[in-house]
Amino acid sequence: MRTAPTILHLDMDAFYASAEQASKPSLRGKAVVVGGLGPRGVVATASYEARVFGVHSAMPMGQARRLAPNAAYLVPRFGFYRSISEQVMALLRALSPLVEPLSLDEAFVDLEAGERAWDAESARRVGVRLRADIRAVTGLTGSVGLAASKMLAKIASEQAKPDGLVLIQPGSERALLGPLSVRTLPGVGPATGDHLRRAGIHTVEELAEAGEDELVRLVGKAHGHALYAMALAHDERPVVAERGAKSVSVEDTYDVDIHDRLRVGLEVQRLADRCVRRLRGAGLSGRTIVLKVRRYDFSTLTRSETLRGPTDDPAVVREAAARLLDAVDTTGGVRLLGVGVSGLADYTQEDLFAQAAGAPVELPAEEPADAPAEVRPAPTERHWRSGNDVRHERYGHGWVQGSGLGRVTVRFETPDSAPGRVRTFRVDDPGLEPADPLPLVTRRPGGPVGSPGAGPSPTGPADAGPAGTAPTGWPGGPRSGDGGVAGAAGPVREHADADVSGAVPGDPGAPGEYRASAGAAGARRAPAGADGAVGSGSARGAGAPGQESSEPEPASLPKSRSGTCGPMDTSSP
DNA sequence: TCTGGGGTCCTAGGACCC
DNA sequence: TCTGGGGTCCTAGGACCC
Repeated sequence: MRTAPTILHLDMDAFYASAEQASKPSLRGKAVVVGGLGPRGVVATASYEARVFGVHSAMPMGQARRLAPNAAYLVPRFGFYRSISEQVMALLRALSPLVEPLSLDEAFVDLEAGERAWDAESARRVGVRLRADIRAVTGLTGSVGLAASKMLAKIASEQAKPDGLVLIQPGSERALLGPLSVRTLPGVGPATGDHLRRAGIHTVEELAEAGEDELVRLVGKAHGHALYAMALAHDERPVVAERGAKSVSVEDTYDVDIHDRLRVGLEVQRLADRCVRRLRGAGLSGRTIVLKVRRYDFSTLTRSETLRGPTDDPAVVREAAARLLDAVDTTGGVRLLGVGVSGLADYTQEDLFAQAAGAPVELPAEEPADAPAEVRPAPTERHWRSGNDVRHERYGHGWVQGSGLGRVTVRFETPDSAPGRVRTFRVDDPGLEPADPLPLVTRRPGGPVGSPGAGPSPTGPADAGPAGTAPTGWPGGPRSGDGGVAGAAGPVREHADADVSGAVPGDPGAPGEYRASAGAAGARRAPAGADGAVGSGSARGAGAPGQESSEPEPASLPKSRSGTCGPMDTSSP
């Protein structure tokens, strides 16, 4: 294992929820829950304000609504998050060729490979500057862990949350790990945790004391060896860039169980097409087709079939999936169906045959999102999804706060505006149209293109030009208006980095405005006066079409299955 | 209002081959 | 002709992660 803490782990704080708060000024400092809004939805991310109520990832949405009835509930906008993620990953790649993304909001970086750091001090400097650059470029905060191994860097970033940096000094690893719960270790989930607990093993120290043979006996060969190594803080896994995909899959959970066998078959065909579309989009083909069925009682089964050669032919995948379905009993109903392809290759033998035979390989078009207006179905509540951006010919840019009863409620605000007003329209209002998200950080007018409005980091942007990294995937380019994102403007502070080595996890005593209140820990504070924009929260019906709410507070709409935003929180901190 | 969607890795049994 | 021992592939399920 290396002797310097030069493996960096970055984890963005409450990423989806923070991105929504940065995009929507009226949500800053408030409980925000991002996830599926249907009857079977779960929480993807809860803002720190929502976590105060006990809301957390993977929790059923119904439970979240009971715990935090006044939170704002939004559907995830992955395209938006991906564009932010690309900006962050570009900053990381400027540090090292060895960047290993784990998800949209998380990655390992080998700083030694990038010759950016060789000891604790240089590593810490890189981490401090990275956090500043991330905030300058995206307006969001991320937590950084630095250590001599991937496992410890990840544990460090977890301890740094939110909005902090923790460096684990080489030599202190075992002392630091010892008292921690076994559940802290990556790979120890509920099942393994219970298993170990029943064997009297609660802490990492007890794991090490149990010995390797005992652990292998308890949890199996691979897991046992891995667990013992982790308990001794041994982790030699290298940071690996470019890990090719091993499978591609799509699945849908239905709001209501499907009983009709015919309908089940049709859904499987649709999923097969969607899966192939994704496969082709990635330039891949695969040999093994997998069908997944979750029954009414939540029991899940998979059936798979391996072809003689890889394919990306929708007809071939459809037929295989249909054959697999034939062998499955669906009486009682199914709640989820999925189709996947594994055994991936980046060429396809069957395609060569198909081309040789002159057989066209066609895929039905996806939903006609880009179809001309006259072909598109008329807008309905479902068309205006909670949280999505819209533009009104008269009122400008805003986002859907809720819809129902033929009306859609829009809050007109932009990332760099004050919290905005709410107006209600008919769902088929001709002046209203869907819009792309706006950049979270505004460019200074007249400034160099790509210069962050929030100002440069104390040490300036990293050499490869993070500040020169234009936001990808956003239309519009430079926009007028000065100042950065509210709360991110002004000098970038590094207060949270003060508690570097040997930091106390989640030390609330760290000075600085971002930890000013426990409830808002890590959340960017709304600008002064924002609080005044939120009124009594009295439940108001949607106004008449086109009518402006008399108060800037959100109007409350009746719940509808199209996903209404509840009245926005007035009770959260 | 009880449980998403996209992945990874491991285990274990049987087939099959040498 | 009473019976081995690997290795690899396929299939099914489960734990875990974000």
